[in-house]
Amino acid sequence: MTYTVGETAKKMNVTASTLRYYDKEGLLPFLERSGGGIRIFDENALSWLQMIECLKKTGMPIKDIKYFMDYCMEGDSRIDERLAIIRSQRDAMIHKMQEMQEMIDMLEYKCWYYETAKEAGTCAIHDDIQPESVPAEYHKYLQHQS
Amino acid sequence: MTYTVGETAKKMNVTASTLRYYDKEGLLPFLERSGGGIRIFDENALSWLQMIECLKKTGMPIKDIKYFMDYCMEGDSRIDERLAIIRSQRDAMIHKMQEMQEMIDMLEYKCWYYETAKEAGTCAIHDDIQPESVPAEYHKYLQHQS
DNA sequence: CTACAACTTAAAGCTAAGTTTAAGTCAATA
DNA sequence: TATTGACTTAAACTTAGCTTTAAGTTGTAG
Repeated sequence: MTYTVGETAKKMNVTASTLRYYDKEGLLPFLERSGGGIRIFDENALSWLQMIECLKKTGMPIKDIKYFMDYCMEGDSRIDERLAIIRSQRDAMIHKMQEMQEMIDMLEYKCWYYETAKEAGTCAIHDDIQPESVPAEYHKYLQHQS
Repeated sequence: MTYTVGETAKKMNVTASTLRYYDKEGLLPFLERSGGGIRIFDENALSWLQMIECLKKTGMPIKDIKYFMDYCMEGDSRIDERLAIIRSQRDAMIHKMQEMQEMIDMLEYKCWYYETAKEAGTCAIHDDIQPESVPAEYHKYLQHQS
C-alpha cells in the first residue's frame, strides 16, 4: 500500500506543505519518487514519520532530527550515535516531565487560590490567611498574592 | 528590598532585554518606576514573575499571559475569568503530560532497540525477531524498523 | 562634579517552523 | 484525449519570541 503526500498528511494529521518542508529539510531521506517525480509514502515511511513526530513532540529541532535521520541512513556503522541521541532525548524528557509536574503543582495551588477567593467574593481573603487554613501541599506558595 | 531590571534578570535567570520585552508586551503592569524612569522590581514583582514563568513554561503565548495579567489588575471582578484560565491551563498540562509519557515510552523502546542492535552489531537482529524475545511493553512498537 | 556602568527607548534584525503563492506538471476519470 | 484535482518547485511571506543596535539618560562612586 502506498500513499501520496496529501493522503499521508491526513493520516499523520499535518499539512501536505509541512511534509514537503520536512522533505526539503532532509528529514525524509527514505522517500521514493514516481517516474513523474511524485513522492511515494509506504508503511515504512509512515513508521519513520511516527519516529519524527516523536522527536518533534519531545522538542528536538528540525536540524537535529535531520542529523539523526542521516545517521539512520548510514546503517549499522552509526548505531552508537543513534543510541546516544535517543538516550539523551529520553533523559531530557524525563527532566522536562519533572519540571512540568512542578508547574502543574503551582497551577493546582492557583486553582485553589481562586476557588476560595471566588467563594469569599474577594482575593483579600488570602491577605492575612492562617497557614493552618491552607492545605499543606500549598504552603510553599504562600508568598504568592494572586 | 527592590531591584533593577538587571538584578531581577539574574534572579529569574533571563536577560534584561527579555524583561523589557515582557514589559513592552504588557506582561508587567504591576511594575513601578523611579522618578527618572527606571523600572523598580520588588518581592511582589518577583512573585508575579514566577507566575509568568509558570504560564510560559506551560506553553501559554505572551499575548494570552497579557490578557491574564490584565484580568489580574482588574481585581475581584475578574476572579471567575482568572480561575477559568488557570483551570484550562492545568487541564491542558495534564493532557500534555500524558502525551509526553507516550513519547517517553516510545523512546524507551528505541533505546532497547539500539541497545540490542549494538550488542548484536547490526539492526538486522530485529528483522525477523520473535515477539517472545521482545519485552511485552514494547510489543506495540514492533512494526517499527529503526 | 565628573566618570561610568547600567539604565532608557525605538526600531531593526534574527531564528525556527512552517505557510502561501505562482507557475507549471502528473495521472486518473469521463 | 481532454479535463481536473492533486501533485511539483522556488521563493516570498508569516508569526512568535526574543536579541541587538544606536542614541541618549540616570544614578552612584570617587
